[in-house]
Amino acid sequence: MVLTRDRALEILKKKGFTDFQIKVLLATMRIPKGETVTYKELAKMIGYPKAYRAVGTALSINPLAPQIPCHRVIKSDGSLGNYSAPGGTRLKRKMLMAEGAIKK
DNA sequence: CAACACAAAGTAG
DNA sequence: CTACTTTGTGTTG
Repeated sequence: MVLTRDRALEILKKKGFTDFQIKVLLATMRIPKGETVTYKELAKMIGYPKAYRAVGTALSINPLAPQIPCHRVIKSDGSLGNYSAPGGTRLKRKMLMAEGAIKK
């Protein structure tokens, strides 16, 4: 069962998330495999170009972690940034390398 | 009010 | 140019 965009929206809304949060998560789940996006780019996509800090907070409470590739979101200078999900930043780097999203 | 999965500009050397 | 400090932004505790 693949989580569609509409389905995710329904769940997030039900959880009581704010519009900002919902936009962030939706934007994150549409990141193509093997590609990375910076927090800033993501923030810009959803219409809050300066709220990149809030974007990180949003991903940290990501209720659909397995379905939303939040590990594809990195810092603008190429660093991985943090990763609250199980495995931590260490696993994040590993997954990105496996997808070929980062060099080495 | 303070803190946070960040970033860009300012200050100091 | 490199390193450290401060400010901005939206949500959460």
